[in-house]
Amino acid sequence: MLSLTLSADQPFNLDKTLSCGQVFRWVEAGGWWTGIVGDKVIRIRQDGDHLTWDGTDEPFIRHYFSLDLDLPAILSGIDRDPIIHQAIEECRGLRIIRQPPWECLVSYIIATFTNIPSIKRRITLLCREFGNEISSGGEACFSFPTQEALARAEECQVRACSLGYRAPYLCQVAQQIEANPGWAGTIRKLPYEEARTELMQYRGVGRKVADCVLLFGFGRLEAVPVDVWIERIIRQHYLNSGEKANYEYLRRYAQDYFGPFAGYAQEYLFCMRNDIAKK
DNA sequence: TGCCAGGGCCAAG
DNA sequence: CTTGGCCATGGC
Repeated sequence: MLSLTLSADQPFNLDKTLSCGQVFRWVEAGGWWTGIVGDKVIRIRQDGDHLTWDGTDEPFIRHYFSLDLDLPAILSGIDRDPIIHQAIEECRGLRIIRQPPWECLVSYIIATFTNIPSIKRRITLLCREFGNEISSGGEACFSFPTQEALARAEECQVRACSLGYRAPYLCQVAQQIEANPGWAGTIRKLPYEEARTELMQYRGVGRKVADCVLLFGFGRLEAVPVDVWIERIIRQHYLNSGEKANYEYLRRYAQDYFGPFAGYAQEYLFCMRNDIAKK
C-alpha cells in the first residue's frame, strides 16, 4: 500500500474526478475506488489531503490524475461568469484524467447515443469477453481488449456485449488502428484541428467523439466535446435564444470564450449538468 | 410505457 | 455545406 500527501495549494477531489463521467471503469465501494487501467488493477481512496492506493506506483498516479498540473491557475483562467463559477465552487478538485488513447477511443465510440450506466455496463461486458484476466486477489478482473483482439473478434460476438449497431464500428476501427500502429504518435504531433480531422477518419468517430479523445486521451485541454447536455447549457446560459448554432459553432464559441483550458470548463459544466441544464 | 441518452453514417436537398 | 432518417439498447 502506497500513499502521498497532496500539496495544500493543489486541490484534488478523487470522487468528483472518478464519478463525473469521463472514465467508465472505476467502481466505488466502502470508500475505496477500484479501477482497471491498462493491465493494472488499482485501488485508491482519499482522506483529506492524503491519497492511499495499491496496484501501481506514485509516478503513474501523479500522471494519470494530472496531479502535475496547476489546477488553480486553470480554474482562474476559465472562471468567467456566475454559471461556470458555480460549477468551479461545486466541483473544485476535479481533474481531467489522462486516459490511454486506445481505451479512450473505444470507450467514446461505445459512448455514442446512450447513457453513462449503459456505457459502463457495455465496456464491462466487452472487457470480460475480449480482455485478459488479471489476477487481483478478489473477483476476476479483465484488461481492456487490445486492438488485435478486437480486430480479430467476430462482429456478432461484439454485438453480444449489448453494443447494437456500434459493433461493426468497433471491429472496423480496431482493424484501422491495427493497420496504423503509429496512429497515436501521429495524432500527438498534429495541431488541434488537424488532429481532429485525422481522428475523424476512423470508423464511428465524428466531431464529438474526436473531441472527447483529444481531451481525455491526448491531453488537449482546449478540446470541447459538445454532447446534448453541454449544448443545452451553452444555449440556455450563453447564447441568445433562437441563435443559430451547429456543433462547430458551439464548440468554437466555448473555446473562444473560455480560452486554452476550455476543456476543463466543459467538464466542470458537464459535472453540474443536472443542476444547471433544464429540460 | 414512452422518452431519452457524453452521436455517427449516409442519402438527399 | 446542411438537413433528416435511421440506427440497438437499456435507464428512468
